[in-house]
Amino acid sequence: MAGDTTQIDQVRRFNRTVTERVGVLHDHYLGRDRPIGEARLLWEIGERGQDVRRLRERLGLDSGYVSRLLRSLEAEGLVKVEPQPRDRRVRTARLTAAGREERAVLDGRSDELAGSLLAPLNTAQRARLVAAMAEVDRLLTAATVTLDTVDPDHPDARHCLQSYSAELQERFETGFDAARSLLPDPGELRPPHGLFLVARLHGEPVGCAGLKLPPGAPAEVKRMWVAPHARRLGLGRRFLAELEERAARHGHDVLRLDTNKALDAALGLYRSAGFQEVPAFNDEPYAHHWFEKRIA
Amino acid sequence: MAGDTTQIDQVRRFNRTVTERVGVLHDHYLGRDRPIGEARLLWEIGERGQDVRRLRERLGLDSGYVSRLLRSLEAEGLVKVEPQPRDRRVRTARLTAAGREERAVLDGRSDELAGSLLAPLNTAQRARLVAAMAEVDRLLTAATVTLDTVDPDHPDARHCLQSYSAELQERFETGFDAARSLLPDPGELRPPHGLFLVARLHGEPVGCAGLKLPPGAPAEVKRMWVAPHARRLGLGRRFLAELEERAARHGHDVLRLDTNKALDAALGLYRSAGFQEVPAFNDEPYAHHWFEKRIA
DNA sequence: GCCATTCTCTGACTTTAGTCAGAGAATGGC
DNA sequence: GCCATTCTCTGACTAAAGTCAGAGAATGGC
Repeated sequence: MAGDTTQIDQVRRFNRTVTERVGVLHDHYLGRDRPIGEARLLWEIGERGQDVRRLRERLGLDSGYVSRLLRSLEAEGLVKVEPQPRDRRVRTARLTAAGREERAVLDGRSDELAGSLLAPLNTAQRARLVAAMAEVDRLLTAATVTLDTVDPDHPDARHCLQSYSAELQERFETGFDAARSLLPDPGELRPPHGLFLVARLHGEPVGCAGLKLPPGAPAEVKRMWVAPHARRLGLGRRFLAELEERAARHGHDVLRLDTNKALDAALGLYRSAGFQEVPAFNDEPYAHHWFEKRIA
Repeated sequence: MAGDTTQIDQVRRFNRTVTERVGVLHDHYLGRDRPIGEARLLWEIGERGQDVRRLRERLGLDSGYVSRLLRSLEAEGLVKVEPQPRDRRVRTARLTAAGREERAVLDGRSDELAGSLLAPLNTAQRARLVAAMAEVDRLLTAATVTLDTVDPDHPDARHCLQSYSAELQERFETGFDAARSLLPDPGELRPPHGLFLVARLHGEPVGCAGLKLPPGAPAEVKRMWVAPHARRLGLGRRFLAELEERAARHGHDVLRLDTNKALDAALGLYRSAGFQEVPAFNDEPYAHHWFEKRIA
């Protein structure tokens, strides 16, 4: 539980208005001549097809139920379900031509619904509504992101670390060669020497951050990265806050890090998060700036 | 259909995020051990009880269905349904002590849900989210208001006109006596001499505006009023735009009105809506300012 | 090659949600 | 007092939504 009473009340008023106005209309528009279960499924399969297990996950439905829905869509000729060549247990649902058409109809209705929300408003109000919606959307998305401790060898961690390297390679003037950098070996980022966090949005890894906890020395942030499509959600700041707290919990009273001048957003973040620039405390060849912050 | 493609897309993204995050959680929280139909009904009955017909209306449900839900709540001892003394066909549902308790549980869960949306965010993000929600709430509410032409004798029109008089009475330094004012007699505000609009929110009248259409003379706005709880929704502006259009449609090219200096919000509205202050064109005793606008 | 595991499907269910056609009690207008 | 209307309820439905316990095919690790 969080937020003061006024905030809670406002959120509740919002929930009420929005479920009434958007929720009800949504079902009404989407499911005009088709059960909404089927409609949602049709939608979720998408242009490029989707594995059945993924559909189940995304929609949070029982496996038997999804199977039945798929068969009914198949019977209508909208969908084809086939085993994946790589793993024949997994099956992939794909839209047929008719299915694509049907989905386009749903798409049109979604536009209609959106239009009907805007229609009674004048130009200025529309602009304000859309801007406020974007803000709500962004922040609710931010609130959906989870941070979990994982082993640096976990597939999600690997995915993030690879993206991290690839991005540095692209952004640093000099390119980036992991072998030349002081990147800690994974052992340093798992207990008891450290830890590794992965941020996930709807189960997808969208960022990571490592923490070194050397006994008797300052804790150190390593390999912090946020996926491009998950930026502007305050995730960097959240990583820092989380790492700070964990470092303090492990008895450290200083947190430090180094970074490259090309990462201007990161530089701004560190400064505004209370880090002070300090002289180089290591000889990381890719670093131009060193920061530290007193914690706890 | 309204709004350009970018706007429509943003609204759709918003709908998606919100139905996922709020909608799903909403049902989850609310209906933990009770069908959401019952939960919604329990909620809608409220502390003070509600007529069955009203419940039906508010929730948009079939009469048989509501009846059945009520009986199941009655069987659980949460609700008591009794005929109204004034009209024994109408029955009123009231919460029992147990029902009140149960409703408090739902209330707590709504708070929990709201809290869970805010919890992962930091203070600054929370403030921004809540502000954006308030804005969305306000504008969606504004978009829900309907404007209908009604006869000035319609109960909803009467209700608004009475509130209008009562408010002027309170706000004018001199008080307000309808008999001394140049208020048109109702005949002037019905076709063919004019028309009368009522704004409704969820069926409740929340504002009104009359239009005089004297042949060969400027059209005139009369008795425009918006209920206090429906202000800040841009309703005044919407009334003006609607009346302007209707006046133009009836062949008028000037729209005018008079107003009292105590109504400062109205003065600002007229100015920003393109009305120019002009010399007195009538001898309305309660007016301090006269405006007109060229239309069409 | 065996075995535990993963993934999807089927059959047999239950519960919700909601509709429709009256029936029966009250009421209001005449 | 009669009659049309209003309001709620009951019985008899249907359809959607979802659960649960296996069965059967593939796969991966050993």
